[in-house]
Amino acid sequence: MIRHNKELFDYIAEISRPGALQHFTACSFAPGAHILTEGKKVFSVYIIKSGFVKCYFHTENGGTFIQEFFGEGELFGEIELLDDTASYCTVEAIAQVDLYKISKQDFLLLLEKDEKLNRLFIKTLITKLKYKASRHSYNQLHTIPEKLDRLKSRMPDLTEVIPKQDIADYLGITLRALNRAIKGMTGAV
Amino acid sequence: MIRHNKELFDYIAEISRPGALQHFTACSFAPGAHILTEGKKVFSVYIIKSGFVKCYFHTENGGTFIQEFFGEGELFGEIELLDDTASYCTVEAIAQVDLYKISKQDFLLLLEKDEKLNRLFIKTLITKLKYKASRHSYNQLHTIPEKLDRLKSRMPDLTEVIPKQDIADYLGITLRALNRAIKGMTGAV
DNA sequence: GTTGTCTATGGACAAATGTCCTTTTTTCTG
DNA sequence: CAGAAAAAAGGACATTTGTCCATAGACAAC
Repeated sequence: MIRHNKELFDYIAEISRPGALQHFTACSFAPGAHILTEGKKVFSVYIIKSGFVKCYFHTENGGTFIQEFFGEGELFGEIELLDDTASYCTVEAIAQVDLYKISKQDFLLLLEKDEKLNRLFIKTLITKLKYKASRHSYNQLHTIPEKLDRLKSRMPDLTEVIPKQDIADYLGITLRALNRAIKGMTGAV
Repeated sequence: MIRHNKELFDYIAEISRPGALQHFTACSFAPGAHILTEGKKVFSVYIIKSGFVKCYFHTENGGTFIQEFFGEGELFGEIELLDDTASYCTVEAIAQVDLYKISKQDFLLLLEKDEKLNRLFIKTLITKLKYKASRHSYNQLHTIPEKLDRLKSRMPDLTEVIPKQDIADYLGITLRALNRAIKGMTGAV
């Protein structure tokens, strides 16, 4: 459920170390802080050094949809890399977060110059695509208890780390339905 | 609902014309033919020259999920570009389909040599990501009639082109529910 | 024409999920 | 510590959606 990208993490750590070309800057956010805001322009691409964030947006009918939880090595802001469109989601720090930040222009230049980064970036996009596809289909074709089971098996401490409302938004269900499902799981007579 | 990619289409047409470097081969499939099959290895990347395909897979509980309908200029097979994993979905011709085909190795070389293609490819991946995110959230947070309305407004001749069962699978609902929703739309007293 | 297969349509009922509210528990703040 | 605010839990009911049929039309094969 919380996405990671070790390969990208290691490589960014390597090329951003002191003494190397300094395209990246470091920045930190406290829990609850908004790193990107839906509807506002994006000027940089970010890679997570530590901590984790939730990425979500609101729909016209008042709902909230959680795109993803991102942890170490995950990248965001890339959707707006190639044009001037505003961010389509809000990225909010959950735990204390440290980030690598790089301007869109610099990142584009790096993609041209650094073949390995280029490859890693493409790989990252493909992995995101694949993950989204499997999540989307799973959510559509399974019942709430099944979805919960899957989540629990992938992240047993789920409910201690992430608020119930967020879990519900992630699964695209109501809080009521989530509670019912949790009760059903443990409450076998 | 049927995805297109004019920019990529134009560029591939340009670099694959007779006389240019011949990395691409042409191939055609009749309606109903399987271009890729879930679980089987993928050796090439494909770009659609004409016609359209459906891209779907089966879940362990017997359901079918339609990833996408692809038309002119859309690319597929790219998910398996960087590793040896088997195709995670089946790509089936709906109308007669003509394709550009290029081996994974050649495509990777081209991505290194041809900066413009590299950029276009990244753009294609980003566009797919964005589209998937919006589709996923819309499907999760809206009722069946709302989803149908949206589809109808984007593609009025929908039901004449695509079988009802496919539409239902695309929306992640049952055929019964689809019929009910259609009836509800037109059958206002 | 007859049979068989596929698609479309919809009735009747069951099950899943959402809506609306109330109560309890936890966390935060002064 | 008191009080307010947020998160968790769940009752009762309405609505939506799925399941399981049954029927009817279109088309192909023989």
